[in-house]
Amino acid sequence: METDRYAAWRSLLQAQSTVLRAIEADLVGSGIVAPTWYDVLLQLEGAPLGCYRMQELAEKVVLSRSRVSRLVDEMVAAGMVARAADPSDRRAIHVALTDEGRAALVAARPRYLESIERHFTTHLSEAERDGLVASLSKVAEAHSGCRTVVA
Amino acid sequence: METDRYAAWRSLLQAQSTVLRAIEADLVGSGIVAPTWYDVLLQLEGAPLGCYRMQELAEKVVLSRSRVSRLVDEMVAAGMVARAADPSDRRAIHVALTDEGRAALVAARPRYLESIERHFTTHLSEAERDGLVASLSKVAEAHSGCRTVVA
DNA sequence: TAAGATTGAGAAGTCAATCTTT
DNA sequence: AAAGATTGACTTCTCAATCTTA
Repeated sequence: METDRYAAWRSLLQAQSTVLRAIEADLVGSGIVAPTWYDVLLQLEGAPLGCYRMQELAEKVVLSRSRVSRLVDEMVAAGMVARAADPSDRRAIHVALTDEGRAALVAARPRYLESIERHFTTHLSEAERDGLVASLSKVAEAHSGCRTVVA
Repeated sequence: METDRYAAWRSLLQAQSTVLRAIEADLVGSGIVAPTWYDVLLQLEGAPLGCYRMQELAEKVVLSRSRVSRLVDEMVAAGMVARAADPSDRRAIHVALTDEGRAALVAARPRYLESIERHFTTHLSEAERDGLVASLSKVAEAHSGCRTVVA
C-alpha cells in the first residue's frame, strides 16, 4: 500500500525535527557552542590528516560550500579553527582545529552526548539502534555513488 | 560505548539530508509544487474536518507559526488554499484546500511518491521499514508529552 | 576549461513583540 | 491575563556569479 511505503520516510522527518528541537532547547544559553559549530569541531577532530578542505568539510557537516565558507569565517574570528594553504594545490584551503577549538569541543561534548542520549538514544533498545544504523546506512550508501546519475 | 550510542543519531541526520537533497534535485524545474507546499497540501487533505487552524498546521508540517503564517499568505495568493474564520472562536483561523490546491496535490503526488520510493523506500525491506516506523515512533511519542518538562 | 573557494542577492526559517479575541 | 495569529528584525542557508589556480 502506498501509505505504508511512505510511512517510514514521514517517521524519519518527524523524529529528526522533534529531537533536534529538543536538543536545541536543552542547550540554549548554556555557554556551549551551537550545534552547527559543534558539528564542525567534531568532524575536524575526526579528520584523518587533522584537517579537511572546505569542500570536504561541507560534505561532512551537510551544508552548502558557501555556508561553510561563512561558518569558517566566523569560527576563525572566534579562534576555534584556522585556515591553512595547501602547498600542493594552491586552489585548496585546509581547515584545522586550534587548541581553543579543541577545548570548546571537549567542553561541549558531554552536554551534547547527554542531550542526545536523553532525547533520542534512551528511547531505543540496542537492537533498535543497530537496526536504524543498518537501514539508514544502506540508504546513504545507495546515494554515495550517485553524484552523477546520468551520463 | 559512547560512540555506538551516538551512531544511530548520526545515521538519521545523514540519511535525511542526503535523501532530501536527492528528492529536491529530482523535482527542480518540473512544474511541481515545492516540498514545503506539497507538505501543506498533503496535511490539509488529511485533515479530519477538512481544515486546520494555523497552529495545528504548523505542528503538522513542523514549522514555526510565523513561517506558516507567511507560507499560507503565499499559497492563498497562488490560489492553493483559503483562510476562513472560525465562528465559534474568532481568534482562530481555518485553512483549507481550494479546488486548485487539490488539483496541484493530485498532480504532484505521483512525482513525490516516485521520488521518495526511488531515493529512500526502495533501499529498504518491508521489515526494515516497519522497524524504522516502530523505533522512530517511540522516539516521537516520548516527546509528545514533554512540551513543558519543568513545572 | 575545470576545480576550489568566496561573494552578492535573496529565500527560508526563527524569536520576540504586537494586535485581537477569550 | 492568556490564547491565536501576524508582523518586524534577524539568522541561517542556498544558488549563481566571480575570482584564482591547475
